[in-house]
Amino acid sequence: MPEGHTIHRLARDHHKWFGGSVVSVASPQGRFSEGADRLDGLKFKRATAHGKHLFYEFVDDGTKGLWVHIHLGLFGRFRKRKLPPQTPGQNTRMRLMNDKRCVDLSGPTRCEVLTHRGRKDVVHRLGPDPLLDEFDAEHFIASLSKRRSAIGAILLDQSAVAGIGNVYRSELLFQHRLDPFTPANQLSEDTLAALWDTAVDWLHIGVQTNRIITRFDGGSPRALPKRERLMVYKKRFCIACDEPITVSTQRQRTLYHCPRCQVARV
DNA sequence: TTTTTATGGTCAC
DNA sequence: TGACCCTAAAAAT
Repeated sequence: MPEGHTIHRLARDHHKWFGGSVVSVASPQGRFSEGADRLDGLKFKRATAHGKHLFYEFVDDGTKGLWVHIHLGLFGRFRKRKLPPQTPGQNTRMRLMNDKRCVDLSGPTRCEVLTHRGRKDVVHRLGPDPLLDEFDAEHFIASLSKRRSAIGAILLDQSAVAGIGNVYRSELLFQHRLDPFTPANQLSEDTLAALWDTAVDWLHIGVQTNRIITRFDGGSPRALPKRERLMVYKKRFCIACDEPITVSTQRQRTLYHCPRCQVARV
């Protein structure tokens, strides 16, 4: 589930459900007890997202800031619970609740309390986020023009672009018929700009629909059957030329690409 | 029933 | 490069 669109959607939903309200925070699992004890009963100010990082700001009397930082990693997941909720399961890291809503978080890579400074440190390590900086293609282009690593590797590097994950990577490369192993600095500004624009479009659609969709045959994206929402990720044959899709590993993640359509180019 | 896989990331060597 | 963290569901047996 979690690429950037998921996190931004969570921020949007959680802000709507909890923003401005007094919340109860608990850690049934115990691994976030310290944070939960500190936040329980405070006012939830807002939820924001940057790349794959979710942040909650709480109202606090000090000046250092009071934030929760959540990173879902590969397994992290939020589940909505109806009120009144049942006793949480053993793996519930955090339960967040007010008088109208309840969500349970399980399996995150990170769930921690941070100060303003701590949050800034996290965000500072991230590159531009197509969902936050959509008009900042320049920044992305300038950064990638300097990098010699393969474009397929760079798309997963959160310090280059924040929010793109393994599915969007393969799909973006296919959309632009790029060989994943082309060094980024060999790509033209036009190509990089086109990549960025596609990322902006797709991620917005992802937030809107709460799913990854990269294939559109007219009509509303949501109408497409699940199997037809992607072009190359986990496909066996190329939708354009019928050639078998190559499955490989790049930056420790499974990469799907068409060896015939995706050729190196500028 | 067991094993593998997954839309992620960090750290040590 | 590999070990490891975390959870759940799909796939293999």
